[in-house]
Amino acid sequence: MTRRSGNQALIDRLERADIRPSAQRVAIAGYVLSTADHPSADDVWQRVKVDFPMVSRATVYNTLQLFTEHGLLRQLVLAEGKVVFDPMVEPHHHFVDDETGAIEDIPWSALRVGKVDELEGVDVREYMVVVRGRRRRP
Amino acid sequence: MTRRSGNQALIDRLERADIRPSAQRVAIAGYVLSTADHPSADDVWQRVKVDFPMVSRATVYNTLQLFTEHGLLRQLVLAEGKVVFDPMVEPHHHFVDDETGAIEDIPWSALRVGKVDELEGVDVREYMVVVRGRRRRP
DNA sequence: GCCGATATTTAGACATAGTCTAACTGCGCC
DNA sequence: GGCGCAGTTAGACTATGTCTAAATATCGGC
Repeated sequence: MTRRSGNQALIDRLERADIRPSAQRVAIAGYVLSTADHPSADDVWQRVKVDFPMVSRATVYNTLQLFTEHGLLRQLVLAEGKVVFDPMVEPHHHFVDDETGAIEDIPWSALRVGKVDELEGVDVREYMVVVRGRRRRP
Repeated sequence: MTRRSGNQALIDRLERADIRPSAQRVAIAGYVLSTADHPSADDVWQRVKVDFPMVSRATVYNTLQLFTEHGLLRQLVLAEGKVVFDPMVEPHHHFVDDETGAIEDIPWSALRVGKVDELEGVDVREYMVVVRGRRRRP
């Protein structure tokens, strides 16, 4: 049914990425490949454990690493003391809320960055703007 | 002599920042307020311990926090799993070397960021471009 | 269906980074 | 010199990330 066909899409996605779709990996993918929360590894673990109590912390760490290596996730350094994961692998910027710690995506075209190509002595792999401040509340 | 007058400048700087210039704080300031290394707290501790073996880890953490709160340092999230410290408190960008982990300052004017003020629903406190890649070797 | 090989997961030890606090030390004031 | 307060120390504790032996799961051949 819908749940199974939902998993089938994930299974297909993992197989296309050359990843064997074990039940644990599908469960992890089900959350982390569709969230805009930019969770840490332990956030992902806490979340997946709800529906998959036996999943181990090492499996979650290993799986997130695997997804990153296979291009399904990006690993970002935006929060103090931890890395966070982002399923949006295309270039974009980020806003980090000083108050809540929440991380939000900013579309690539919303900001313009000039002269990166003029930086000397470096081969640029990626760049992004990190904006910090506070979300306005109504 | 030169060493003492060097310390006197630091002592003056700390006093101007409303910070009592204990020997430990002067030693920490001597390194962290003049380095371009963007060290972590433990990096600072290892470094200061060379000349000040008794300095404790808690003192270093507390002092870095104090310097940050008093505007002498900036605390940045650029390295995985740790915060780093930067004495250059004026706005600038950063380059992070994928290979070595080294962090380098990029002058504010070297890159241009457009349309930050057009971001909706947020009060921006600061922003910067983070460039990742590799330093070219000759 | 069984077996062997390989992949994956588990459980938990271990390392590093960051925080917290009781006890101790240093400093300035009276 | 004593007192009150600031600062430091030593180390316990928590959070994050890594590693690995042992166990489990999967797959292909027979």
